[in-house]
Amino acid sequence: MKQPEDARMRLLHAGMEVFAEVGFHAATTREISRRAEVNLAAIHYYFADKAGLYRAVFALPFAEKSNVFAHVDIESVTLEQALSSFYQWMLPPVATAEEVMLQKFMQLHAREEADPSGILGDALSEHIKPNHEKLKQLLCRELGKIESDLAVEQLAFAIMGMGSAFVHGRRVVEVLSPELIHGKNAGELRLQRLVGYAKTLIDAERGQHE
Amino acid sequence: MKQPEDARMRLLHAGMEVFAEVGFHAATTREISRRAEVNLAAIHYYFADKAGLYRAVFALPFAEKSNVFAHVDIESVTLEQALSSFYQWMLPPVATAEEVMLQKFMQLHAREEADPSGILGDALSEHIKPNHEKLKQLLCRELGKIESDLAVEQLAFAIMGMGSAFVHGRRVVEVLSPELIHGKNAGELRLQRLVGYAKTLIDAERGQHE
DNA sequence: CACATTAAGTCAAACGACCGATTAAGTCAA
DNA sequence: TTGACTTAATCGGTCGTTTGACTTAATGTG
Repeated sequence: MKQPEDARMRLLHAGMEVFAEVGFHAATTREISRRAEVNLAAIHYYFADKAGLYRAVFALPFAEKSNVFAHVDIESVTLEQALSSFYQWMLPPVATAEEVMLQKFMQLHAREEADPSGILGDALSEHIKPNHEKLKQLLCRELGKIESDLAVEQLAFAIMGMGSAFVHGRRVVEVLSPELIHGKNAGELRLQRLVGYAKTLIDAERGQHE
Repeated sequence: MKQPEDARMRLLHAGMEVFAEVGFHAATTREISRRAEVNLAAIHYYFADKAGLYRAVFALPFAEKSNVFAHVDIESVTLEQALSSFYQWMLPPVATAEEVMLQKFMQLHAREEADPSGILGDALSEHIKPNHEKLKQLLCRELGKIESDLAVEQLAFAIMGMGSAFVHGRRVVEVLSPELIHGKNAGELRLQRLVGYAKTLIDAERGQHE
């Protein structure tokens, strides 16, 4: 008999892949159990139901581990360092097998953000909210504001939006400008440019309020 | 008996709504025919099958009508005017009933871009491509370049990404910063800021190459 | 003009396939 | 012996699609 945890972990990994690829509703328990090479009923044995598997996938400790921006102390880093961490959180690099799983995890999050399954409630906006609040905090520091206003709010989304072009719009980028994804040092160059753009927007906003 | 075209048009409109809300695969022919108040078999009578209805929805003449950026002559407008048209194309205003249908249409496109159904092939990247090429053309004009390079490519996606924060990320914006969507003159202010951000990025890029 | 025929449109019912979930039975290490 | 794990089979529900029957409008004919 195989390791008992083996089947459970294989279901979680297969679940992550299938849910990330097609979303909760289009994912089938048969496809997940096929990929995991585990009997269909095992999903119900370990997770009660399909929704339970979905929640368990989200509870995997990827978010914690990859959230480099969460671990940054806003008061003691440069703007560039903070922005770099922010975009590394949004767009983790992909090289090792674990990083591939991390990317699936982020893809799953992006999908749930853009098109909520209804299984998690608003828990996922809560996933973004801490880093979004922290980004606004950073912008307030840079702009000399006590608290955020609508300009800070929209600037925060503009900064996030530039990164999400490679999350939600990744397929379009791959079709229209594949070099941005697959070129030499593409990840590094992409990150540098994103950080540069964000700094430029922040500098311009600062200029308008001086 | 009702107007024969009535049932067909009602199926197209109901199809647009349901496909925009949940995507091709999660949409059911029963839900669509329910909303259209038409018999289920009528979908097959008019469109052959579910995929045929989906294609017919995409063939509705909304894209043509709303593509203000496509009608702009790059050689004879200011940068601000061009950018304004670009973001008006990405984020059409929503006031009349027709504009509500247009927004559903854009939402449907955004969904198909981010998560292709497989029904349309690459036809949808083709929908974006002309405006994306035109945006690059505009950037080349502004930056004094004969043709686009990777910097122009990524700048184009950054500009698109800031807008798509209100398309793919709209739910997140509504949760975290509802004033950006629902505040007084929110659409106008949003558009102005997006155009301002885009100009700032372009000016900065021009500065780096002078 | 009346009637027959045809075409277009609509409907309820049913089909085979697939879904998530359940169950009884079997295996095996502790 | 027992609890954990695994399995094949099965269930009721829903899916997209098909079909034969019915209704109504349009057309043809004497």
